[in-house]
Order: sequence, then structure tokens, then C-alpha cells
Amino acid sequence: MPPSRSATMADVARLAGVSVATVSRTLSGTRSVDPAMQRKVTEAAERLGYRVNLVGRALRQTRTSTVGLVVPDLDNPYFSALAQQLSRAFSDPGIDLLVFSADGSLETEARGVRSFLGRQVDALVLIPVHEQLSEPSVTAAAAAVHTIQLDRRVQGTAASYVGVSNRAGMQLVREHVAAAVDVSRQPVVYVGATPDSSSAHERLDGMRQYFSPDVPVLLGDFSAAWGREAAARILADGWTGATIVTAADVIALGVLAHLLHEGRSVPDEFRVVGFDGIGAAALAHPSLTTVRQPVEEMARSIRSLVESDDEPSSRWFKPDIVFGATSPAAP
Amino acid sequence: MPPSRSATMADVARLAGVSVATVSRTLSGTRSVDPAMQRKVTEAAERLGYRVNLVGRALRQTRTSTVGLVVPDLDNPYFSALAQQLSRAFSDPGIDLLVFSADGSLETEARGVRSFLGRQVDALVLIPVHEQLSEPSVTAAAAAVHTIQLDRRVQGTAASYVGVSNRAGMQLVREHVAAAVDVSRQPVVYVGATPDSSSAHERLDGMRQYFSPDVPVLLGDFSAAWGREAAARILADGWTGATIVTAADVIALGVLAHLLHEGRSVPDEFRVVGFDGIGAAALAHPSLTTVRQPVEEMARSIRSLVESDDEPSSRWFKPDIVFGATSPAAP
DNA sequence: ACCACCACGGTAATCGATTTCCCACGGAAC
DNA sequence: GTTCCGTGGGAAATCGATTACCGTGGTGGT
Repeated sequence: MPPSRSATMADVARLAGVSVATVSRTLSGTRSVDPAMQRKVTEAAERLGYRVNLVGRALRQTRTSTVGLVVPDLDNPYFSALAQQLSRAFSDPGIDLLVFSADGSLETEARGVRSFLGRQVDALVLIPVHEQLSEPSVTAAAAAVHTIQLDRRVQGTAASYVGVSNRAGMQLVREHVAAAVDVSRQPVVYVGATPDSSSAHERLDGMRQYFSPDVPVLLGDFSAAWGREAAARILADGWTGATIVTAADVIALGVLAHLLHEGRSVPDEFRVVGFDGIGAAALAHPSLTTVRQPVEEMARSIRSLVESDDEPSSRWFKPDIVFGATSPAAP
Repeated sequence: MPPSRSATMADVARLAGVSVATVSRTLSGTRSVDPAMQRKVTEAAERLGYRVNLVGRALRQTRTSTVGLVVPDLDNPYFSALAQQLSRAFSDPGIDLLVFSADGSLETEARGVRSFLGRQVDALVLIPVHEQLSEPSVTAAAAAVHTIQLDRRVQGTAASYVGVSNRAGMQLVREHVAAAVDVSRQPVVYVGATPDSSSAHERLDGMRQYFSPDVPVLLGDFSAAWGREAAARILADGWTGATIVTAADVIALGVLAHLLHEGRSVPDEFRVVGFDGIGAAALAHPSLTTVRQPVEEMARSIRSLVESDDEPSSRWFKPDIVFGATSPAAP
């Protein structure tokens, strides 16, 4: 059970018979301290089980050695992979990455941003829920600390951005698909997400640019459930033999699950392509062809943005394609 | 770009022509304030873009309305599902759940615990990395705040625990398997994890208890890569027709992927059973039979533990079984 | 008329650390 | 012997909020 009150620096100072200044200097190594006193202080701290109160420290100092990350949802494996890579990237320079899930809601997202700003984080990484409606949160964040949008962005804010070129991803898909099937004769269907996030938006645009402005499109959200439903519609509408390009691996996995469940064969009858390159894509059978985002490099890029706090800047990475077994090998 | 300094209560008080006490009372509603002054204050706060500094508040108050969660790894979908459900559970009573990933390392785990304790969280939820070696972190946490171990635990600490009965899970598996195949004649293999976490430990024990003390066992870690490798060994060792029980869905999915990749049929030639009930289990083809943990109820249970801070207590939930297509239907 | 009480504003203490400023002491330089 | 400088300790200011305490003025009861 929590003891009545945990030891403070004043307690340590009293027990060691020195001033709090000496305790602080000993423990943080900010200035040299007489070795004899050092010993007394560390001993006293040990005896009392003293732990620094970061709240007190944060109030006095400007830096907190903390970076906040607000994600729309932790259930989405792509976001949790980003969170994991970011923690790892920040672990090395001794910065704590704290993660907050917005649970898909704009209000909760705003709460997360307020919370991190109030905690005086050194920087804030944000995957905005909505391309337009998240603007107030991003702007508020950017006004207070160095803010980096990740994967998705709202335009016209003073925040940095790190992500992949979604159009380039779709171009890769087009090249891959065109190398194997005759795109002008075989049907291609896009199962995407409603364009209220920049990634959904840009992938849809890329699809229209590199395939055709009037490629058949089904729009839902970034979930496997939506993938299943879309696959059901594709079957119902009689799109036999279609190549199904999707906006995300989770959608693609839903599509694939439904097709296989209905006894359709992939890649013979249908072909399926994903986007993101999450781990589960390689586990599917047949394994999913997908556009892989360089998550680790993106995380490192964010770390360097945070460490050298220059002007806000943006960086687009090039995705690459992972050839799985849901699409035919190039001839 | 961050402005020179953001507005404080003193700034608001000056602009509104009142004292900081009045500002505080107006903004937090702790005591009634004359409506005219309230207007002046909110107007001034608005004009200055005032945001409360939670660090200042936290220092003065005892509560921070914050709960910390330390997970071993965010890439594991079971842990990220727990994190997501917990955020949701705490969102309602206005408590911020902050997540820290230990990245599989004891040192990083210790850092996460220290960090949260230093930040004066109201409670700490912890999925310990190691059954024995995480003991110092759990003990340190329990000495300072209400600490709840989740899913895994170290014994003999003053911390609460919430999880499922792993043995009961294995009993369900045994009943299900025995209903379909003759367990005394058909081989059963367990693909588990080295017992350095209580869950790996208990599942292995349950396996031995409900199947046989000398059930063949392969031990690795909680990853799909290990599942693949184990499946390769099973094939190499000629365990044809085996029922493969695993310690986790991620392992089971790896096993399944490898078997299918090698052209083996499931559930005809091999049967596969998972544990946890992650979303991806239902997406596999054939869909994975698995022991489902009641994640949402566990999250709610933790919330109620935190809200009513009684004595530390433990709660074991009963898992249930989800019948997929990787095991034969009961006759 | 008096007193109890309520409503509400302001002053200052408080939380726990860091850091500035000042001071004492000892040795080196000349 | 005096000045100068470096080392290192301690007192107190500081960060930004909340809140205990005090004071004042008004109201209602008797």
C-alpha cells in the first residue's frame, strides 16, 4: 500500500545533514560535490528509498525529456507498429515516449493533445484522425511545442510531417499489376476508405491517377470488417476475375478472408493487394502482396526532427512493394 | 513555432484585473465566483490563449487523473488490444491512460515504471516482462501507488492482479480436442513459450495437467516467427496428423502459415489451436480456433479497481473458446 | 439592534525540485 | 602580505498552479 508520503529531497538533506542544493547537485551531477558529502547523500537517499519527483523537476526546468504520441487507435496494427518503432527510436537518447489513443474520436484526440501540452512534453507526434476536423488540435499543438504529423496530416499548419508518398505507392501497385495482367481488359476494383484522412484521400487520388479516373471504387473505413463487407459486395455485383486493390492491409485481409471463405481462389480468380506492410500481411495464406512503408526509418526521422529543433519541415519516404502470393508473379 | 512563453494564470489575472485565486476558482469551478468576474476571467483567458499547466497543478494536488500502462511490446496484438480497451475504459471517467512500451527489455520496463511513478500517476497498470526479474519494478511500483498487474504477474508483491485462468483455458482446449479426436491415439504437440512469464508458465502447466505430464513440448517466444520455426520442426520430426496446441494466437498463426505454405491441410492433416482471441485469429483462413480472453471486461475490472482504491486484490476471469475451422467440429 | 452566517475576493503558503547568487576557504602568483 | 581565482556549500528565488485562511459586506432571524 502507498506509504503516507514518499521521501523528498528535504528529507534526504535532513538525514544527510546537508542542504537540498547539495542533494540536488549530487543526484543530478550538475556541479562537483565533495566526495565525502556525496557518499552521505547517496546513502541517505538509498536509506529513504528516495525517488525524484519529476513533476517538481518539470515545473522548474523547461525540458521534460518526454515526447507524446497521439494515435487514432491502437487496435490498428499499423499504428501500433509505428508506436513501437517510435518508442524504440526514442529509447536510445533517453526520451520517454508516451502513447495516447484517441479511440477514433475527435474529442478524445483533442483531450490527448491538451493533456500532453499541459504536461509540457518536449515534442508531440500526432496521427490526426481527420483531415479537416483535426485542424484545431494540430494548430494548438504547433503553437506550443514542436509538432510532427505522422502518416496523416492536415494542411496549412505550422507542424512538420513525416510519411510516405501514397501516390508513389499506388504507382508501384499499378506497375506491378500491369506487368502481370492486361489492365485495360481485366477489371480492377479499389476498396478504399472514405477520404477524411489524408492517407485515404491520397491513396484514392493515386488510384485514380495511375489506374483510371473512373476506376470502380468502394469506400468504407480502415478495418477488416469493412474489407469483408466490400468483398461480399464485389461478389454480389459479379466482378468476377477482378484485381482488388485496397487502401490498407487490414482491409485487404478482410477482403481475402471473405473471398476464401466463399471458396473463391486467390490469385487465380481474384487478385488482392494491400497497403502498409504490417506483419500480419506476411502471415496470411496466400501471403499478401502489399506496399510496405519504411516504418523504422520514419521513426528515426522523427527522432532526428525532435532532437534538432529546426523549422518545421516535411519528409516523404518512398514505399516499396512486397510481392506476396495474392497477386501473380510478373511474367 | 513555440512562442516565447505561454500565458500563465498570473497573466490572466493581470489582464482581468483580479487575483490568481479568482482565476483558478473560475476556471476550475471549485468555488462560486461573481458572474461579472467570471466573464472578465474567461474573456482574458480566451484572449491570451491560456492553457492550464498540468505540471503546476500536479505539484500542488495529490491526484493527477492519470494512469500509466507499461506493456512489454506494442507489436503484439494482444497487448495493443489490452491497451486500446483500457484507454476506452478510462476515457469515460476522464482519466488519461498513458502507454509506455518496455520493448521487451527489463531495463526499459524499469525505466517506464520509474517514469510513471515520478510523474505521480494515480495508478499503474503493468504487464510484467518477466516472472521473476520484474519483481523489483513491481515492488517499487506497489510501494508508491496502487499497482495492478495485468495478464502476467510476479508473485509475492503488494500489487493487484487481473487476468484469465490459464489452466481453465487449457481445460477448455482439452475438452474441445477430446470431443473430436481420440487424444490417447492421436499425437498432441504443444508449441509454447519459455516459462519466464506467468502466462507462459501457467499455460504450459495447464497443458501438462489436462493433456499429459509428458506431452511433447516445443518452447520459444510469443511471436509468429517462432510459430513458423516450430511448425518446421514438427514437420521435420514427422509428427503427421498432430493436434498442435499453442500458447498464443501469434504463435498459432505462424504455425498455420508454415503448414499451409508447405501444402499441408488444416484441419484434416493437422489441427491448430491458439490462445488469446485476437482479431487476426478470425481473419485467418481457415479461421483459428482459440481461447478467448474477455479483454473488455478485464479492462473494466481494472477501472473499478482503480476507482475504488481498496486493498490490493486479484481477479481471475474465465476464458471461453471460439470455434474456428482449424480444429474439427465436435461430432 | 445585534449576532450568526453566507458569499466571495485577496494574500500568502504550499507542493518538490533546480538554479542563481553569495560567501568562505585555500592555494597560487607576484 | 596582498590580490586573485577556483572550489564548493548554503540560503533563497523560482517554476505555475491550488487552497487555507482572513476579511468584508450583506442578509435574515430574534
